Amino acid sequence: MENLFIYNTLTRKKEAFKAINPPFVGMYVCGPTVYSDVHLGNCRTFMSFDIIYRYLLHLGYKVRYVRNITDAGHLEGDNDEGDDKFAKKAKLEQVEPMEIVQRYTVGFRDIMALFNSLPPSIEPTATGHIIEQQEIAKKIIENGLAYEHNGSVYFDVEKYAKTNNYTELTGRKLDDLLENTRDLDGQQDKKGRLDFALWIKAKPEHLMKWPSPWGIGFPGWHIECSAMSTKYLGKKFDLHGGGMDLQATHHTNEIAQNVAYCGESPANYWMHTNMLTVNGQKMSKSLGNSFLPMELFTGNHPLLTKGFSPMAVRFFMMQTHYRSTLDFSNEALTASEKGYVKLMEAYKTLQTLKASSQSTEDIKTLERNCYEAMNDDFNTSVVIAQLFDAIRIINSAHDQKVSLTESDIATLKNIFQHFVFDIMGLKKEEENGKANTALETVMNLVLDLRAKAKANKDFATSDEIRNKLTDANIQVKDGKEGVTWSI
RNA sequence: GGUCCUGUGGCCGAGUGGUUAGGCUCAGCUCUGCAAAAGCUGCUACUCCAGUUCGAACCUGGACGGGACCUCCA
Repeated sequence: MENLFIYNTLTRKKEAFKAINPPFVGMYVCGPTVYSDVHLGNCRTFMSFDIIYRYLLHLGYKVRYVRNITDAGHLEGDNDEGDDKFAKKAKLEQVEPMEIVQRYTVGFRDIMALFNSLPPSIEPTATGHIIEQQEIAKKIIENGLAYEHNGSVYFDVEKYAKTNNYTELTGRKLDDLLENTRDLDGQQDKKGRLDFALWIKAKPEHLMKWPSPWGIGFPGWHIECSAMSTKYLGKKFDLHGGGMDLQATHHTNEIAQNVAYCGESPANYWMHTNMLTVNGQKMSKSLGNSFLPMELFTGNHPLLTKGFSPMAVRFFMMQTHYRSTLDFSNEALTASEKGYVKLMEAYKTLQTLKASSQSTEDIKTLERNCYEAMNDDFNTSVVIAQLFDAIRIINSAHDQKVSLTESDIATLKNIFQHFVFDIMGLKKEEENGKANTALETVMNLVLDLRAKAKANKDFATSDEIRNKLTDANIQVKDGKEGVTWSI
C-alpha cells in the first residue's frame, strides 16, 4: 500500500506517495465550466481522476475528493472587459444565466454517471463561494501582492516573483514570459502584463455580478479554486489535479494566489492528465472538433460509423496512460470495444470454471503485477495487458488445456472484482432483468428446436436458425459442453 | 517567435540499457457437420544522424516531423 508512486508535475518525477495525515487524503480536481455540454476530452480527465480516486479508496485511504463546478467568472474574449460565458450564452438563449448553469451541470452529472464515475465527495460551485473569493482577494491586497484599480483587483505577478518561484509548475523563465506574452487590448488597468484579475468590475449590462469592497463585479477565474480548495481541504492538502492545459496559467496562478494569501503552496502533488486528440489535434470547444458523449453513444457523428457504449469508451480510455495523449478514431474505438466484450465474456466464463487439484498457472504473480502497475503512477494500460493474460488463462482452463485450483479461481475472481470493477470502474452492460428473463425463455426454446434438428442431421434447419439469430445480433456458439449465446 | 512535451510494427498503444508488452487487423493451424468462439503460430517495430557503452529503440548531442502552452479551454 505504501508503494504507490505518483508523477508530480512540481518535480517532474515519480515520487512515493505520502499522505499528510493518513489514512486521510485530500484531493482537488478542477471541474468543468458549465456553459455548454461537456465533450469527450473533458470526460477523459474526469475519468482519469476517477481511477485515481477509486484506487486510493481501494488502498484503504479515506479520500475527500473535491471537484468544483465553474459557473461564473470565465471571460469570453481576449480581455477583461468581456462578458462572462454564462451571461453571453444566456442572452443568446433568452434564459437566466443560472438556467444555463443548471442545465449543463445536470447534463454533466448524467454523463459522468453513464461513464460509471463516482461522484466527488464535494462538488462546490464558484457562485456559492463569492464571499470566500473576496476574502482571499482582500487578504492578498493586505499582503501587498494585489492592487485595486478602477473597481478591479489584479494580482501583481512581478512583485510576487521577486520573493517566490512563480513558474515552479512549468519550469519556464519569468523573463521569457514577460517578453513573449502577447499584447492584448483593453488591459490598461493592469500594471504588469502578466498580472491577472482576482476581481473584475462589471459593466451595467453584465448579468452575473455581486457587490464587493471594490464595487459591483465578479470574480476572476483562478481565484475560485483557491477559495474552494482551502475551504474544504485546508491550506495544505495532498493532491491537486486537472488537465494539462490548466498547468501553465490556471494552476500557476492558483499557487501564486495561495502563497500570497496564506504563505503556503496548496498541494504536495500536482497531477496533470493529457489531452484527447482527434487526428492529432487537441479536442476542444474552441477548435470545433469536439465530440459530445451522446453523439458517441448513438453514433450520430460524421466521423463515426456506429455508436459505442459508455463502458467501451471507458475501456478505450483506460488502455492509454493518463499522461499520454490519446488519439480518438473510429478504428481505435472499435478495437477497444472488442477487447471490452472479450473481457466481459471471460468474466462470465470464469464463473463456470471447475477447480482442479493441481495448478499450471501462476495467478498470484498476475495479481501482484496488477498492483505493481497501479502503484507505478496508475498504469491502467499495463493492468489491462495483465487482464488479457488472465483472459487467456480463463479460456484455456475452460477448454481444459490448463488447470486451476480452487484458490487460483478465487484469486482470478478477486482480480476481476478489484481491478476491473472497483478500480477501473467498468461494469457489465446487461439489458434489464425482466426483458432478459423473457428472452432467456425464448432462446432456450429456439435452441432446443435447433438441437433437435442437429440431432437429426438436419443442418439446413439448424444453420438457418443460427443465421437468422446472427442477423438479429445474437451469436450462437456450439461449444463442447452445449450451446451458448450472447448478444 | 519563445517554453515544454513527443516520434514505437497495418492501426491503437505500454515499457525497459542486454530478456514476449497488450489489444485490434491480416494469414495459417487446432477444435467443429459447417460456422462462431477459444487456443496456437506467423506478419516482430522502435524517425534519421552522430556519440557514451561490452551492449541503446531506451542515456547524450544534433537534424527532421508531430503536439501542447504562451489567449478561454479538461
